[in-house]
Amino acid sequence: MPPQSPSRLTARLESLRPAASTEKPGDKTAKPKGAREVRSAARKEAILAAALEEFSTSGFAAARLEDVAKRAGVAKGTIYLYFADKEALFQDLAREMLQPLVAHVENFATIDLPFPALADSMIDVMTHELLGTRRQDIIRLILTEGPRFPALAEFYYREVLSKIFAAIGQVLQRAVDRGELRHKALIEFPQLLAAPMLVAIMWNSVFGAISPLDAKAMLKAHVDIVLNRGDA
Amino acid sequence: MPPQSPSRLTARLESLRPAASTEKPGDKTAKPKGAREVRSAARKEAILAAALEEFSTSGFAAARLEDVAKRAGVAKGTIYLYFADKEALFQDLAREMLQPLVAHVENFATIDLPFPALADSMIDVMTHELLGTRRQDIIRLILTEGPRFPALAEFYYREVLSKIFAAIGQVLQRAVDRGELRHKALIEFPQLLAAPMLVAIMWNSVFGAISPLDAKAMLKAHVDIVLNRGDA
Amino acid sequence: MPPQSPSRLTARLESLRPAASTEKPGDKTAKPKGAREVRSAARKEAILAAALEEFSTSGFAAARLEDVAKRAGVAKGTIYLYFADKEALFQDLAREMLQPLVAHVENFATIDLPFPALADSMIDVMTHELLGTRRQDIIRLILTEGPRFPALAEFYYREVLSKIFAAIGQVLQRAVDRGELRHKALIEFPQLLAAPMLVAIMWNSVFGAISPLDAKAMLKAHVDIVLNRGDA
Amino acid sequence: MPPQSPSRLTARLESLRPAASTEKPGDKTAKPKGAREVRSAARKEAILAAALEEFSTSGFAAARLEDVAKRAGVAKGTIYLYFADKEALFQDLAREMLQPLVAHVENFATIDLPFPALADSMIDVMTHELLGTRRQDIIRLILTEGPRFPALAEFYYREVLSKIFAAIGQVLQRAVDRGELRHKALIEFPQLLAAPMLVAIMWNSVFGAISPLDAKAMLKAHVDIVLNRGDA
DNA sequence: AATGAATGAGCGTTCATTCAT
DNA sequence: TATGAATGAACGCTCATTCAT
Repeated sequence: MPPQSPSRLTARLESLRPAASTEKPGDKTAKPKGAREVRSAARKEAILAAALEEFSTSGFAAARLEDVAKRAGVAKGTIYLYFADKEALFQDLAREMLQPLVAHVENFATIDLPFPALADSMIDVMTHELLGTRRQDIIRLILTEGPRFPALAEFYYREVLSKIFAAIGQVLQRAVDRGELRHKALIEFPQLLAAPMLVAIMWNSVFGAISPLDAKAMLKAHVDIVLNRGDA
Repeated sequence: MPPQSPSRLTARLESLRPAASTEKPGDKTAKPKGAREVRSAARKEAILAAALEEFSTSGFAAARLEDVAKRAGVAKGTIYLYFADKEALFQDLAREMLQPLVAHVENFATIDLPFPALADSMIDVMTHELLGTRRQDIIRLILTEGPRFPALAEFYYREVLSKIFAAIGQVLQRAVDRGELRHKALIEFPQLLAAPMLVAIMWNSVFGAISPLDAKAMLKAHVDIVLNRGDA
Repeated sequence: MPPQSPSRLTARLESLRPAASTEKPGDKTAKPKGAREVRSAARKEAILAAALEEFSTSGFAAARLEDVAKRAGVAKGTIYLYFADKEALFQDLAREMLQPLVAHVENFATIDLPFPALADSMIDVMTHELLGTRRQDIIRLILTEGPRFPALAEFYYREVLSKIFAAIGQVLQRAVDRGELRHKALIEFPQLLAAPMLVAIMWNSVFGAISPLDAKAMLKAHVDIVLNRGDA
Repeated sequence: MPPQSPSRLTARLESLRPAASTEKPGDKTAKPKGAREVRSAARKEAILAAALEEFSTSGFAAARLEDVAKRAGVAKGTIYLYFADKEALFQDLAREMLQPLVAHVENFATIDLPFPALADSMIDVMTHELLGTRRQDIIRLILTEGPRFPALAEFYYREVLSKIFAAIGQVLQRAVDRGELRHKALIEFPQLLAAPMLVAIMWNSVFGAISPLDAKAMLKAHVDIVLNRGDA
């Protein structure tokens, strides 16, 4: 007997499908944004930033919208001008934060480098774009709250994970074809490639204070193992 | 691949509990328990079992003590006879569930087998004793609620993780010494060995409904990679 | 018997409004209205019409000014340019709608017809001018919200009811004097004459969907009883 | 777009059907009520009484549950031990208050008296059992809130009005058959008989302070008119 | 005059915790 | 011990009202 009804979530999920942005960058007829609109967009960002902070610190259930508002420098009611409810705020936050990540990863599939070089480079990107940024908090939140937000999990799977895995799959296939990679199983289980990343995120959020983890070094070690490199 | 039937889980949970009461019936030094004490201990166990179920399903914040009480077949107030408050119940639960885990793993350090055989055996144990049992839920809960329960995270780190890692460290060191394992880095980052396990746990709780993951196959693939085995 | 189509109602409402502006185009003493003033008056009317609709549908407390504004095609703030607050809007609405009613009824006192003919004619007027129009909603609202708006109740009593009852009193007295009516008590209790009208209004708003009431037939039956007519 | 969903109301309506009371008055096995139960029943009554007061004064929407609680001498949360929500409290209140009224009226159908005597007696009963009691407030509330609570209106129609009208119908039919009553139309429109009652209720709640109405005298006058009595 | 974004007081509802029985 | 009725602080959300533009 979960608190929220699945139907409401499913309904909202529909709205998670990437809306076709009718305003293209080069659109000449687009009127310049008025101060109103700029202010409004800034407020929305402020609320999202505050929500990220509060959700990260307290989790979805324990985060108080009043604190989000206070942190964003707006009144409680203002949140509801931009988001339908607490749940929508959370989902919009996740979408907003993760969308750019996908583009980054998909980019890798197009780069034609030897796999080892590509892997090292991917570690750099992940280290900079994920670890230590707010995005890792979002991923943690999705894993943390996912079981109670099936729609969010589905969105994340559909819009983020499946795309990332598809891109990784291409890269790996190419590497195998070129004889740069022995382990075909990685194509079937791309999770194995991502696992250390996940562990780094969880570790540092849970045990970081007790025993910090050098995530980059660990990721490098992982690549070495996958490539059966180094250490010798 | 639905999570699993509650009855099986409860049965399994029962088998986890005896570890706590080390006294056997014939134990001379133990004063015989009165019916009162037996009943009392049984109640505490019932509450813990119910709490595990509820916390696993709803998370700490959303779990309702009323539901825990109902599931345990006691009154709401009774919980407070055994646990100071909701937080204490959660922490006690985690502690009680984790204690037996350590023994299991430390056991491995004493087994003198070739590393590949040991690794395969470890996968079997993990698959049967962790995946698909309520123990995985406890681990998920610690990762999930850890940031909000520093004391619990510290306890887990000190009493469980550090011991497990120490044991793993011994095993790995021996394997390296014997030339059964190339990658010394694993000794520094035992997390890399555990990562796929963690991913399997999280994946199936978050995305299991969307796209189930064959955890055992993935773990096998991981060992193959670490040992630079197979696939060819 | 669905309430009625909004379009018809709106049209009818329009025809109610002119009563407020007594100045005719050729009125010399009136300074000619600028386009500004005309627009302004039109807006006020639009707001009143929208308010009538919303208050009728939802009651005073549940009616939302945002919905009133939307229906009137103005912004929320605009309402406050014409009315001090929600309560004032409601009271102004009631006053504006009721003013024309009185003239109608007072007219009857001046018609010199035999009472039975007058009564039958009154039923026709009531049926067409009250039942099924938005006027009945205003009356319902006054009865419904009256206890919480003493000032409105007093206004209604003073400006509408007492005048209507005075007019009815004259008619009845004449009928009694002429021997057309036995029951002098009606002069003391004109409510008895109006009661079926009131019941028709309330019935159809509350139970209309369950069991529609043929108001006109009921009113006719009532007159028959009062005049001790028919049926035989 | 009414505030509450009809489905929820319809669902609740099911529960309005008179539950078969399994405990009959003469039930020997019924254990005497403990102090607990007595206190509990008293509390429920206190809450209902307080709710009646608050709903009567403020209407459903404007009544504050905090005030109900305060008036009942309980905490806000206590209300929710006895009633699912504000709406259920309102509906239970209506049911509780009106159920006894029906029995009263149905009783009349069994009394074999000349119609004039019966009518006079009915006025007495109504005057004592309805006018000036809390029950008139309930009836006013049902008429007032009915349009927004279709389930309540339906309940009132089914459980109260239809039964009362059926009983009145029998009485009237007998009166017509015996030649004690001319106006057969009353059988078709029992509302005409009840109309003055309704007017008395509404009048005194809305205009009682401005101009009190002698309800009993008015009802008597109405019976005189129906019977074409008196005045002469 | 007109707008509508912003405000924040207010209320229904939940649930951990207490305590009389 | 055990109960579960009672409590009341807390929080999500609404909406009348304000005010900068």
